[in-house]
Amino acid sequence: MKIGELARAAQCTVDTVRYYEREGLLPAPSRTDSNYRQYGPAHVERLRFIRNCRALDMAHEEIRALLQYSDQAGSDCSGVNALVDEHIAHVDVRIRELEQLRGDLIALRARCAHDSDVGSCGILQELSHRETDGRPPKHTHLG
Amino acid sequence: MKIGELARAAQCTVDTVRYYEREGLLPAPSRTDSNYRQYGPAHVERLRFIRNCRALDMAHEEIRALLQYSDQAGSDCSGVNALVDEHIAHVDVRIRELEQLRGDLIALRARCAHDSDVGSCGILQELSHRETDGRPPKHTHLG
DNA sequence: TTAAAACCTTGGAGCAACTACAGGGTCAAG
DNA sequence: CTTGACCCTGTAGTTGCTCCAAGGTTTTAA
Repeated sequence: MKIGELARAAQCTVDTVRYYEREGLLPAPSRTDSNYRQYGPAHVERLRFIRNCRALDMAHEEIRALLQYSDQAGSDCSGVNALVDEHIAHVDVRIRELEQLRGDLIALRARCAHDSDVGSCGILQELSHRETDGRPPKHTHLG
Repeated sequence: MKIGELARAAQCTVDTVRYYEREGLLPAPSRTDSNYRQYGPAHVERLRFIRNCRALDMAHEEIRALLQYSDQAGSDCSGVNALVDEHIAHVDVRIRELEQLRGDLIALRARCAHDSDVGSCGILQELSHRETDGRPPKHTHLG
């Protein structure tokens, strides 16, 4: 099959397929005489694997690790389990962060219940005058 | 004050300050004879405003809008309130998404309770064989 | 048969919000 | 007079794509 068909089979764009090839996630396929990429069922399976991982918000580095485990026939899958557990932990951390953020925003919003003049708006005042808290470094690849 | 002092006052790096200037968030200051940037208290306030917004995960575009409202003395602040409300809604959406994701990941993880061979690992099987769900487009700038 | 439509190719730029250099200039202390 | 701590500009890298441009090929329909 050609690249368009492969892309449709995995619900993504041809640009994305070519990008994965450049990134080394998807192996480069053989070419036709006219230099078109030619894919088989194994490529569909691999691409679906990648897209399923992405749907779970895994980073390319995590996917690369999973693919490596999966390519090492015979070894045990404890690494896979550990990786998924860590990824769940990332998601948990991000949920906590966003819940904290939500609380901060609600509190900020409450500083200006009525539509007043910008000069006396409690929101703008707080944003201008509050001490900056040093931003914590990211713990996860989730934004 | 020089750029390093300003950066310390707002808990960020000098690179970030220069970046905000390039982006038009922070006005370009005057320069000394030796071409050093020279800042005053108004710059500290503005930079703190920006950093406080960033601490609340607002995008530069949102911050730019807030700064514009705030620079229009005399107008009412309903735009500010609306923007904050929308931002809270973005955060809510992202929390829901991550909670859904968390559920999916827990379910996936349950497919391989025991450390087995990679060939029979339920996680890898599911990732390979599940139909790909078309990824929904992003609703927010929050990752 | 031929012309248009629908594919495919490579290469490069753009997004967001920085971060991290390289390769220089300036300034205060010892 | 030299060392170290600053400052300057400009450029490239990060992540996971997306969107061109400028061409070549294949399929379809008139």
